[in-house]
Amino acid sequence: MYPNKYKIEHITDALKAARKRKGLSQRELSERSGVPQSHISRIENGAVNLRLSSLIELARTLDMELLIVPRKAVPAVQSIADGRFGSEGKSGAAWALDQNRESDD
Amino acid sequence: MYPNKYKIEHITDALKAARKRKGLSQRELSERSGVPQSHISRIENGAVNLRLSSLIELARTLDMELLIVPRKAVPAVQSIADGRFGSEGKSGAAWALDQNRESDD
DNA sequence: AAAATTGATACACAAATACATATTTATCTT
DNA sequence: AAGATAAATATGTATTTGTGTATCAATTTT
Repeated sequence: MYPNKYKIEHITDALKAARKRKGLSQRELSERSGVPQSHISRIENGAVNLRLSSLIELARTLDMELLIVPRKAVPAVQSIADGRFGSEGKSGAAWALDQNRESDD
Repeated sequence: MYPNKYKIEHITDALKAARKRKGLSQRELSERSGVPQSHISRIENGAVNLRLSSLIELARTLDMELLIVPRKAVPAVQSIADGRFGSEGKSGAAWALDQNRESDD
């Protein structure tokens, strides 16, 4: 699709999973977040390389936050977000963009 | 500039700080990341609402990762990234996008 | 002072976003 | 079960905006 789609998929998949977990339709998420439903559709389908503001609006509406952390801290962060906290008691977790760095560059 | 600039400032400021911490010029970061120097300039000045791929390229080059975590996990994550890990030994830390939510919406 | 290095701007183009509409999927009614 | 109705998601198109290339001004280095 575009150069680094595989990286973005982790994030967009996490968004979609969070939406479903909360039982929201794209339209409901759209109304709450202000991001048009048509756009949410394209985002979830990996059809766009979305802008930061769109990502933030959606994440926030889904009770998630976007963090930028030192790579060395990622494993610890993941175990925390993954274990002690499940977003809304389910299995929601932290999503790293680029765990599998051995396969590229 | 655009509607939610204040939100992405946290991220772009973190990028700029990380670049400086590593002693890189915009041009050096540009060469390593593939993101044009002119673009880095605009990003650091908050003049653009950058796309996810640009953010990822820059973060990766600066040895950072973008994570999306449940809001409830953010404080714990921050203390971790803030304390035990300093990116490259200095005071670099995790940057939450939206700690100060009491001030808006 | 010339050369080089740094960050910012102008302009062109490509891609994301918004709005309207279509298409698909589920639910109800007879 | 077929057809109708509504809900949910996808797509066509115009516009906005990020991104890339080239250039500029300013500061530093020799």
